[in-house]
Amino acid sequence: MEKLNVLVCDDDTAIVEALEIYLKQENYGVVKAHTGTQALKALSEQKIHLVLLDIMMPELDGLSTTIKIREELNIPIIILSAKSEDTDKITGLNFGADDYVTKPFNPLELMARVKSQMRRYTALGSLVSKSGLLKSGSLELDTEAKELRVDGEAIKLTATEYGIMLFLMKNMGHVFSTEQIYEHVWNEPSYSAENTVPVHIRRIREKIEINPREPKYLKVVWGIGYKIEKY
Amino acid sequence: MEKLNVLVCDDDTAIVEALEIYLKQENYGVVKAHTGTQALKALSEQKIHLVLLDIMMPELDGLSTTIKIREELNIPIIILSAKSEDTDKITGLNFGADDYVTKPFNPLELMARVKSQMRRYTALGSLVSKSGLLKSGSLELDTEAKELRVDGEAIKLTATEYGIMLFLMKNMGHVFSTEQIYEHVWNEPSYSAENTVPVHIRRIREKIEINPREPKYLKVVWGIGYKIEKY
DNA sequence: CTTTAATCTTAAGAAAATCTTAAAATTTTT
DNA sequence: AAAAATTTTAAGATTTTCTTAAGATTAAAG
Repeated sequence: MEKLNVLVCDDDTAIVEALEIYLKQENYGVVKAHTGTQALKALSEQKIHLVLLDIMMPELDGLSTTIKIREELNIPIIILSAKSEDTDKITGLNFGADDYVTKPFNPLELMARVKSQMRRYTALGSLVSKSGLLKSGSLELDTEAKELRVDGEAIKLTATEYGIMLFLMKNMGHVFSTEQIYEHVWNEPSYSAENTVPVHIRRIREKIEINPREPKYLKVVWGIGYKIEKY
Repeated sequence: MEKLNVLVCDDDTAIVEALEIYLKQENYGVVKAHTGTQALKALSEQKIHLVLLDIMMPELDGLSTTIKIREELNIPIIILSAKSEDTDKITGLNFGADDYVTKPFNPLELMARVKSQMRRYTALGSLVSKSGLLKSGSLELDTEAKELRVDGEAIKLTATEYGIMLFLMKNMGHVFSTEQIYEHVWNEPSYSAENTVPVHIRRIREKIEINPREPKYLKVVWGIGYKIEKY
């Protein structure tokens, strides 16, 4: 069973770290952020299954962040806040949050709520990104059908190949080292310097590139890593 | 659009009736119960989409009821209670409730929470659909007659087979894991790695595919799941 | 310009994971 | 009680994944 990742976003470092401890105890992966912008970036780069979001943050506040997340993703969001007035609760929930906990909170209660949301989440498998289509030129990744299309033609990918393409296409143009690719796609903390990522890269190239020797989409950056070229 | 039904269960008649008014305003169908036993009975007899459950009830209390419901169904449960101690909250959520609201509550907040749970529930459009015809090429699922047709020819499906086809065809083109299929079609919270979904898939293929070895409609995506191909 | 070291590409085969299928056991319905 | 439907079990087929290792390419140094 794959690990479930929780994104914790709060400008108060102490809270983030405390939550990290509790979440890790429950065997969740933890991704930390301190601003709404950071949170959105993390969401686009990594597979996140639930978001714990502070409402009072500098830069981009929690509610705006919630709205932005909802435009893209359908994952559970639990709002954390010092405000406890009813009106705020309603606002949070109606903006697309799934639950609302007021500070100071009992960490165990929060864990119970996380678990509750995760149960629903894994049950419905709603880990589906809404748009469903990631594009670069005539390269399209359909996250619903879990297939890749080149010039409209469907190409079968294996689960790992799909995972790599999903990661790279979500972050189109950004170069990632083999270690980074491995850690994100396999969702494991380390990569023991094996050759498995390059092998998968080659496989994908064979499937999607006209001439795998001179890749048009899946490019290497010598000494650094791989990326999907933006078109 | 089919109406979504809420089961309200509280021994306090006044509360049930108040909630009924609010829920009807939001266009939910309301089913009333005053004991846990009545609630269970209602659940087995009618299509209920969410449960509001008082924790302090004579006969069969709210938590025990929650457990019993969870053994059978995977619908959202919101616990209502006068107790507001943390320990109770935790207990409620861990027993399978999805949310917890303490009395006295603001009805608007409760409505927001109901809406929030319903949003998740209906996210995949998994249960609500206008009865009619779902089509993919020469494959037609008639949800009124509850029958499947291939090239106009009616094919008999068993209840389970029909359920699987309904789910997959409602979400045509979308790939689902066996776990997801199981949880949706059986409406149960977990699927303990058994083989029953693949067996049903095979049965369906035998009935609808010309060559079950090379399915045209019910396709596998290796390592990920199954889907109905869009035509 | 040549050499060297680092990095990437490619191939092939072994191991692991996943899917298919058949048949028997169980449960439910008729 | 019989029939039908569903679930479990388990073996075989297939596909995918990983590892190894050799060859090719690139960047940098002499």
